[in-house]
Amino acid sequence: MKKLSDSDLKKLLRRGVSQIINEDELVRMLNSGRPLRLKQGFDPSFTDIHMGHVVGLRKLRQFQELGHKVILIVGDWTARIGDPSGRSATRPMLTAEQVKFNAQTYMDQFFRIVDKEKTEVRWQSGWFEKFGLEDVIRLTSKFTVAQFLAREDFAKRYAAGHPIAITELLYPLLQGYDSVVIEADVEFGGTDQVFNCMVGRELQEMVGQKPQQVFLMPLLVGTDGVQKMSKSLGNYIGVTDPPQEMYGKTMSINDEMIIPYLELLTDVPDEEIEHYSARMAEGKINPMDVKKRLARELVTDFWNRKSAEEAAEHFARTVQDKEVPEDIPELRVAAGTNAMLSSEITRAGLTKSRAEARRLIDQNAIEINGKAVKEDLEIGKVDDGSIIKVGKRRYLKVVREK
RNA sequence: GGAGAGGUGCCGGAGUGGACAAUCGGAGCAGACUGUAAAUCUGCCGCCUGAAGGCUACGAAGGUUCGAAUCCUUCCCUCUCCA
Repeated sequence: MKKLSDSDLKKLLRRGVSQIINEDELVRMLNSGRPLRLKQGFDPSFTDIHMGHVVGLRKLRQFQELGHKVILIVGDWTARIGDPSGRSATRPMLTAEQVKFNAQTYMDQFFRIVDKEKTEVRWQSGWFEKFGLEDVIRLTSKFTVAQFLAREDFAKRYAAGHPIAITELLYPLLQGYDSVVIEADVEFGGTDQVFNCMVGRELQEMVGQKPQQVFLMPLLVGTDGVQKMSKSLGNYIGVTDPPQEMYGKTMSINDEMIIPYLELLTDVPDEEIEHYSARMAEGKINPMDVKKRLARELVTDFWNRKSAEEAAEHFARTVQDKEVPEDIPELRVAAGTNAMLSSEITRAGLTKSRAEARRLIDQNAIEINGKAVKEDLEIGKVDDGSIIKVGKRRYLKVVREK
């Protein structure tokens, strides 16, 4: 075990951390020299890991680097219930096959960040498969409805007259029981997980285990700048997004989000971040440049330095200088055709319908070789090799067939 | 078992016989501007048609009507409360 310095501790317990229960105890445990069992659960009802999850996964890796062990729990049972955390609607239940497939996809991404060698994967079904009604009753009898209604999400929904499925009440119990089974020392989660993690603590205590410490991390705001990052809202940057896309999505975040992203998603040193923050506030540095730095960091982390540079270059060329990208799909035009431009670009998938294509023409959003198209025309009249630009970043190259 | 609320476009959510392809907000797209694919402003935002126009659409199926998202009937589904 590595001995912790003050700066190690600061990085570990301050940056990108929302709350620690109980911090003093956690510090004692970290200094005890014993490898800790870090619990991280996930719900395989979704498959894509995005930057919102990365905040926590990076933290896990930091702990691993200090010699601790991650216990990754595949929530194949809780996934069938659907966790209501943070949202006010229940999720659909999944079939066993879907869960299995999702879990694999998830893990492939998970281990891009977390060290696989220092991780133990456990499936909930390993213990819940054998659970009988008697066990369920024993587990549920330890809590009261009032305790559960204390959870903010439930309280709100109840007050608003929105439904709460009974199975949802089971969710925290199952998650908490996981902690008992794997004898977790620390559970990790977003701030929306407080309640569930606390149930784990209580259950552990009831069976005579030392209650786990709870490590809560802030929820990352999505690219829309308003709501938390989530796939269903479409405001996410996925860890498997190709370099150009990852770079581009990052460049589209609000200026206000640059600093939080740097703090939560990169290893850029605190001093540097503070410097950026101050300079931006004074207007002495262009936020765009800081954002580029952020985008570059992310692409480097998830791909590599070379891809990051290429993505940066691509961005500068196509977005800033509005240059035509290198690889443009071809639009094959049959000889003697009298098809219209609007229908051809629709066929090529650049627009959803001819109506949309026409609208874009009206909006001066379609260009051929840099000149705005004023009205729909026959594709046959367009020269071979012409570049058709639709909107900001959709292109086609005309290739006439003989 | 009883009482009640509701199912509308990608999402949220108005509309309760004609003026409804359907207010508004969000998302998305575009244009302008810019410091960026930020922010802001403006416009567009079912499909077909060059267009006049047509078609499809408000849980489903029928019906009333010159005309229905709106009224009636049946059915399906969701939720809340009381017991």
